[in-house]
Amino acid sequence: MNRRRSNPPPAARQPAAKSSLWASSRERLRGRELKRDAVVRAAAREFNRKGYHNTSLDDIAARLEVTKPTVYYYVTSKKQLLFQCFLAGVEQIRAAFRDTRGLQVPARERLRDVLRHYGEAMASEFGWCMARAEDQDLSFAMSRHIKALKSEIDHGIRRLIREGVQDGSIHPCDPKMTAFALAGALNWIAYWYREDQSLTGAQIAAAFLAIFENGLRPRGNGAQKAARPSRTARTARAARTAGAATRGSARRATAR
Amino acid sequence: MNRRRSNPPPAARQPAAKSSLWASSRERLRGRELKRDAVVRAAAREFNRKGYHNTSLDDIAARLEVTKPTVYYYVTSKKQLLFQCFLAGVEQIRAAFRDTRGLQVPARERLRDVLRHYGEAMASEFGWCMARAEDQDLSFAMSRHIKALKSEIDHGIRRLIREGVQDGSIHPCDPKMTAFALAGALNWIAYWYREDQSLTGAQIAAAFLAIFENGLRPRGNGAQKAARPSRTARTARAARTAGAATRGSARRATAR
DNA sequence: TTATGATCATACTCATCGGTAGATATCCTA
DNA sequence: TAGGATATCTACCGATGAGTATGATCATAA
Repeated sequence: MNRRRSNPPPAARQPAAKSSLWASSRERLRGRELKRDAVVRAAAREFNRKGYHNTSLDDIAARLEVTKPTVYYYVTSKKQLLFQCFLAGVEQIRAAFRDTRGLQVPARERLRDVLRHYGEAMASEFGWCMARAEDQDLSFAMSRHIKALKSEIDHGIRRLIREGVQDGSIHPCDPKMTAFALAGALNWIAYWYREDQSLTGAQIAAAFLAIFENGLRPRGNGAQKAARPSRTARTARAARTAGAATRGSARRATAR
Repeated sequence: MNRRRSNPPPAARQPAAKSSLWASSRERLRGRELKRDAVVRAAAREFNRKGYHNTSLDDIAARLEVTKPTVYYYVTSKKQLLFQCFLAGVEQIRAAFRDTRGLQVPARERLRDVLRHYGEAMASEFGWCMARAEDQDLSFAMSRHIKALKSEIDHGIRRLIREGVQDGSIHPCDPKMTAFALAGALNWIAYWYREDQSLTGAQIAAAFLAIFENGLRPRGNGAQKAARPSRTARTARAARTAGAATRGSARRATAR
């Protein structure tokens, strides 16, 4: 609630002060394009920290040490800001697809390449916007555009999976569900990465891919060990499954 | 923006009309507890549809065919409503852990049980609140409470993984990363399930578990087929990797 | 030096929405 | 049937924040 700045920012008092971050980088930021990108990046970082609705345009402006109308000079609306953040992030993933397009490699390796870049994009500053932004916050046209891009990526992954199953590099599976599982695990990076940055995006992606490729079930070198079906377990499960999972609803919690 | 009801709701004009859903179900809704649960459920459904910030308390009230002060009669704040939704959902998952606690089965099977209930919970009406709710929208105490519960679940999964590696039912892996990958894939159900309900939550969870257990790499019956390391691919990748992934940023998009 | 367009700040408008005050109706009980 | 407790409504407040009207300032060219 009291997240607004309490006193006026000391910088940006006299217009175009040379000490301001905004002004000092002015030499490098030639033209509107570059400044606009700076606005979008600042917005992405704020959204990442506090979420879309808890970030005001004053916050973004303050981050750049300018005022709100300046932001509006480069961007038409808050919606559009979020939209631009999304596009910037998703473009990284699309580039990964383009790069692997013509490669003469088993599909599983192409998939691995794509997913590694996917994971890195999710750990980037635009990860939040790609994964967590709600399309109800956008205009209809933007929402449609984003859905199309997401669908393109989804179907790209499914296609790679199908090709992998065909060329024998991927274990037979349902491409749709597998794509959901893969994308879900990677998208989720955007949720926890900011809190646990002990690994780089590339390292996380590599670790995830190892997990997905190996699977949980042990890979015996020839002989499958462990993993006995365990008939007792199955019956015990069946007995329990009946009335669980809709029991309590944890009423009357104490936290305020 | 114009999502508010434009004309006053025809029902609930004369107070406690017997035709209102709220009033007609009054016989069944004995006591505050049950009504309170109804409020929480209605909130969960609205949050699920439109997100937390795009749902007003008037919306929730309208859904129940009552007015806003009535909602406040059962709940102290919007924050608390979200908090309650979260608790209701997470309790399903905790129940799953409790149920498998004492089972004398390989850990991979216990993990499977837990994750199946986890997936079902994510496909439930509380899935959105568990997965997508932002803790910036809660009070500090609530946020801390929720973090503790999430951490409990996370560490429960890690523990099952560790046990599985020890008893040989799970392929050796990093428990932390594996838990992240599993939870991520399942949490993501809350994002797409409402748009694609062709499967039940249980079916999705089962499909995911098959994927996770098998892994992408083909499981030869003894002999590994395919999956040649392909040295040419590796070098080709290395060459590309250098300058990719931070290229374009998709400026000047057209959608409004 | 001065005109002009680009850039940015001050100071506002206005709609939305969380939350509340106070009145009212209903129901149960003595 | 009086009276208190319960449950709900009408009508309002106040804060927040997106977006804008207007004017000042700066760089550049004539």
